[in-house]
Amino acid sequence: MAESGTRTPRERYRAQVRAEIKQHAWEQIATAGASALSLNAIAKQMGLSGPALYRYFAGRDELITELVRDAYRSLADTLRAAADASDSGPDIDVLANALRGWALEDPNRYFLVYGTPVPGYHAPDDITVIADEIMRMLLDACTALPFDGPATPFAEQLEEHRPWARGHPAPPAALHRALIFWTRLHGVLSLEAAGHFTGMGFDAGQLFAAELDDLRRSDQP
Amino acid sequence: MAESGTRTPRERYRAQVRAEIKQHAWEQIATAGASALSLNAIAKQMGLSGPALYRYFAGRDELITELVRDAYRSLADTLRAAADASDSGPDIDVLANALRGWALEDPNRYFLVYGTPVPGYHAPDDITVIADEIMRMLLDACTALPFDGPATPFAEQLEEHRPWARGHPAPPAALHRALIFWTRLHGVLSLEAAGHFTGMGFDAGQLFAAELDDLRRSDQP
DNA sequence: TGTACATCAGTGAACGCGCGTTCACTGATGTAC
DNA sequence: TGTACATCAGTGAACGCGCGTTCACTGATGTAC
Repeated sequence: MAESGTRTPRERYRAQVRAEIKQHAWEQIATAGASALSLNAIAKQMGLSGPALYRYFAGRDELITELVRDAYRSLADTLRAAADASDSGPDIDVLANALRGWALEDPNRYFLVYGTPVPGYHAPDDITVIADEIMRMLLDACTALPFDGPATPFAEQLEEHRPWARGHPAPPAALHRALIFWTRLHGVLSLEAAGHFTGMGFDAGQLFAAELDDLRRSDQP
Repeated sequence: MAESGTRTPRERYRAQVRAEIKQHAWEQIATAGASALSLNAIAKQMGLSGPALYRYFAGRDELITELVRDAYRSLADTLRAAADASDSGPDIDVLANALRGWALEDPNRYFLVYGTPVPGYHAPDDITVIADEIMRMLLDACTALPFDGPATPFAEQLEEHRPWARGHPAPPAALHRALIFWTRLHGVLSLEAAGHFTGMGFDAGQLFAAELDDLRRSDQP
């Protein structure tokens, strides 16, 4: 509810129009996917002429970059809010269900981040900051899990090259568990969101839950 | 090496040009993704005028449909060839490694089938025939795996609604295992092919292998 | 409070491009007698 | 074997469209004195 950092009326107006442009962009993406995003179409929807948008974004690429950043931010915030609302501390169930909710709420937003790369577009570097934030939550949750299995060769390899953990003190088994948390859940989510389970007659949500159950096994992995 | 079913020279020529069009289409897809596929660009590459392609395909959609079908066919053939070449019978390692090879050989072909759905395009029904063929190989391999764990609720649910198994006699545990084989490996592959592991400093191949190892556990759900 | 000036949002016209697709046509290849 | 006809691959022009982006401009909003 806090006023945003902008001060002058003009700055507030700018921020508002920028936000409105992004909102129409998201509606367009939700409908037809990211590759269909068109500046002219957004302008038309807003009752503006095409070139007007160039007051707010340097071009299509900058808009997409902003959208990708916002999507990452939205996921990170969703995960953090879910973790904060839970009283069970950092918990993989809480994170997993928040991830699932976020993904299915707007599948095309999910695909923008984790789907087929947009051809010719490359994500800006500062997104790694948000990705690190997400990974940190995940590592916290995985560190909190009990573990009494044997060390695995892959976990040892992770221990050797752990720059991606960015200094997080998670033990090797937790590193491994965080990775498979990520890949297994995305495996279910991406196939589900792409419609590859339709007509197969089982409940993807239960498959997701079963995978989550399995990730809790203390002899993992 | 067998001559294709076509007889007359004209028919053979037609088939050859169609194949050549598809090949250029694949090159285009491999380079810039499926959304960048353009009939006119293909024609130009072949030294033809745009409308010439309409002798061979009713339009862009029909070409994409054909490409999707061929991609599925190519995956099914790759898996079958790998299974046939192996002397260990239906084996999940063989299938998994063939899948991985196929996916990384041409990531955009992989994405055409398992990635973000192409906006506005819907796959034809006859593709389910090939999908079933793939699922059958997978179920064979999973049925051959030892299993001594407890029955899981999800496996029981699968047993109730097993129309997707298309009459395959796999026991519930094998149904469950086939599904997680599919989702877990796609989880690694799709994130890897989309470049989400770059810069994290570990070997995605080893993660894939570790997941495959885990799928062999006989107490697998 | 009023005037002079600077800032900036938005417009309309234009550029160049590539797209999918249609149409009437030419010229070569095949078929029937 | 030769002639008359049908089939069909490929062309070039055209249609209508939407795209991203530039440019010179108008008119409103803010700022300085």
